[in-house]
Amino acid sequence: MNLRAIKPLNETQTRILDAAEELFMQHGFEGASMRMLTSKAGVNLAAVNYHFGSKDALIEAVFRRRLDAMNAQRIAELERLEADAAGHALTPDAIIRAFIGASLRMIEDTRGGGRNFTRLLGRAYTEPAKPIRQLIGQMYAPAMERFKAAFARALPELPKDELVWRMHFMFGTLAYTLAATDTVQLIAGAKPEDRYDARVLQERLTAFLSAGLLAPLAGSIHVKKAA
Amino acid sequence: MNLRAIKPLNETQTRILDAAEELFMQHGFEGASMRMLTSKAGVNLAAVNYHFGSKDALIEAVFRRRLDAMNAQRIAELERLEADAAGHALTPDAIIRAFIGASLRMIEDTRGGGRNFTRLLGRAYTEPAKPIRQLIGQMYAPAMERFKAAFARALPELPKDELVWRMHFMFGTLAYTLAATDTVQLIAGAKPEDRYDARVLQERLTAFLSAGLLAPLAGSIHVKKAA
DNA sequence: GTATCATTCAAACGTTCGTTTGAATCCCAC
DNA sequence: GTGGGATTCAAACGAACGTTTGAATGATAC
Repeated sequence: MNLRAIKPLNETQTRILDAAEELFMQHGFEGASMRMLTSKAGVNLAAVNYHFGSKDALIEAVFRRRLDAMNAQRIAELERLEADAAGHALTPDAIIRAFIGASLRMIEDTRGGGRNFTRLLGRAYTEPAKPIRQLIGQMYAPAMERFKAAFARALPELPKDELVWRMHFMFGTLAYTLAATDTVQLIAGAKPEDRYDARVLQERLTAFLSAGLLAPLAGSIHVKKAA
Repeated sequence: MNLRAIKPLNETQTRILDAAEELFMQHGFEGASMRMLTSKAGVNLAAVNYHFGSKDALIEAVFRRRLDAMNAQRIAELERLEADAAGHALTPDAIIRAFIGASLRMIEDTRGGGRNFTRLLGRAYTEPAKPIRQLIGQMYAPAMERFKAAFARALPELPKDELVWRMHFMFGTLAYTLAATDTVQLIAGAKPEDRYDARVLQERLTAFLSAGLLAPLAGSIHVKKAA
């Protein structure tokens, strides 16, 4: 008997998950009540507890529906790159694209709840509730290990602890960009029309992150930069 | 009669703000209840409503106590740099230090609630509740305008919309780093002992962000990078 | 048609939430 | 010491929360 067996979802469950995805994103996990949620989904109030067990279990299900597949996609993309490279080192640029690609592809999914989920996910990294952070952390763990190893091979001269920090920064940039897109606009002047153009966003993010990853080490001998 | 007049705080108000800062950081704004809050502060349940009016007003007071001063510090530091430069352009590096310095100085304040506040602030950028985001946005607005202008002068060749995005990324990195420090550790291997060493963190952040800001434009002629 | 199981439904459960109340207490000018 | 405004206090308010219940309904197999 497989725990975590993936049962096919019926329509009620799907409707609940879709509504939850959107309302959790708009109001937070505590701010979105069971009554808001079930009425948006068009199901009875008791349906969540019947189908998922509890509100907390629903939160977990919302993440589980998409996040595992997303990280599997990341790993698959990375392995494809490594196979193509046939032993040669990958460029940091390519690894970054493999990592952020899954997120950006999802942000373009407006019909399904992909965009809602992406923004919800961006928020979850800084979620105060411990169980949620732990859940996210354990769902990310395998992909993180693989990408850390890939970056370490691509940047052999970068000390390990510096790499960990730079991945941390990279992750933060991605998380914030996903979460804040079209919600916070601290910096006035961003054009709304290309906010969701994943291609443009991918280029901008990759350029920024790749430069950050390759930055000369502070305090060490400075690598010559282009004039 | 000045609205927003800054009245000196009595001890009860200070105790409430300190407790709120810590509990909002640990449990979020909705997760921290008035009863938790007042009992941690050692004051009567009704004290919050008496002194601040409502829970929402308390949240605003928590931010107002420190954030305005923090952004004023940022602007003052920037103006000092500009005065010293006597008309010459500032380096992006120096502008970045002026911006993140205020945050990092505050994170070292463990006696006062500075560290709590810093982490709370990192969370607030992705807070779902609209009034909170608006409040944060308007408190940041003046500093953002000044820094945008400063970066624009320091990077005259960078298109304005690209600059806005790169500031967005920069802001995200800082927010996430502040919020996630010692809470989320998605990437295993970070040494806990230097997590709060603001000096080391400042060097790491500055190196990463400055490289990101100076990144060659994607899709344009590639600037030669160091081998 | 009837038995059996899964699902839906309206209603209610007990708890906790933010806020309000009115009396008690403190503090200080006079 | 006495009056009066500021503050604290215990208690209660109505509303909203997540969850549970038991009956009603639906679907499926015989």
